[in-house]
Amino acid sequence: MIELAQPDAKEIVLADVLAALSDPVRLAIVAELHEHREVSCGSIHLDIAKSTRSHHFKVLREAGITWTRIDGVERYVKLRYDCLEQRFPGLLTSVLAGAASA
Amino acid sequence: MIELAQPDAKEIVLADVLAALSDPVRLAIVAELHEHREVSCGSIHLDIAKSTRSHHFKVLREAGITWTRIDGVERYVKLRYDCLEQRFPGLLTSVLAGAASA
DNA sequence: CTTACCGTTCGACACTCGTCGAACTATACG
DNA sequence: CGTATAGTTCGACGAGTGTCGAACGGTAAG
Repeated sequence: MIELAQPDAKEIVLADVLAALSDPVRLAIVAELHEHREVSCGSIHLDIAKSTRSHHFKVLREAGITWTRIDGVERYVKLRYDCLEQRFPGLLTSVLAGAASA
Repeated sequence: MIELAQPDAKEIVLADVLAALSDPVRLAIVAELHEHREVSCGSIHLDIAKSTRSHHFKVLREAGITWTRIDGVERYVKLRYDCLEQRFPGLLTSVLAGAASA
C-alpha cells in the first residue's frame, strides 16, 4: 500500500507547475481532485485513451501537484495541497477558483 | 500614442495565462514588469535574439497578461494587474511571489 | 493456473513551441 | 533624403507535447 515517486516540496518548480496546469485536460483533473479529496485514476470521467490519461497523471505527479498511492490494482490520487500552499501560497487556490468559474 | 491589441478582461482564458507564465523567460519578464511598473520592451535585459523577445511579448499580450502602448518607435509594456486580479483573484500575486522566491 | 482488470510503457504521428537570422516596417534624427 | 533605432514578421529548425493503439505488467478473483 506504500508507494510514491514525486518530487519533494522544496524541489517543486513554479514553471513546471504552471506548465502542468496549462492543459485543459489536466486542469479538469485537478478540479475534479479538488472536489473529491482522493480518487482512483480511472474513476474520473475523461473522453481520452487510457494511455493519454496515464500520461496526464504522470505530468501532474512529476510537477509535484498530485500525490499517488498504490493500493492493489488501483492508483489513488490526491492534490498535494499543503505542499503547494507552502511552496506557492495562494496559487492552487486561485487556479481552482479560476477553473471553477470557467 | 493610442494603440493596443489585447483581449478583453472577460476573454482571458486561464489555461492561456498559465501557459504564458510557464516559460522561464516570460516569467522573468513578468517579474521585471512587476518591479518597474511600465517599461519599453527593449529595456529589459534578456540574452535572447530580438525576434525571440518580440515573440514572448506577443504571447504575454495575447494571453491578456500585459498591456502595450505604442509611443513613437517604442512599445511600452505593463502588467494588466487589475484585469487579472478581477478575472483570477490572487493568481498573479502568488505567481509573482513564487517567481521572486525562486 | 487462468482470466479479468487497472494502469504503464512503447513507438508513432501531427502539432506546437522556443529559438534564430534575415528581411521588413515605421518612427525619429541629421 | 539618408541613416539609425525599435520592433515585427517570416521561414526554418530542433525539441517537446498531446494523442492514439497495441503490447506489457502486476494484482485480484474464479
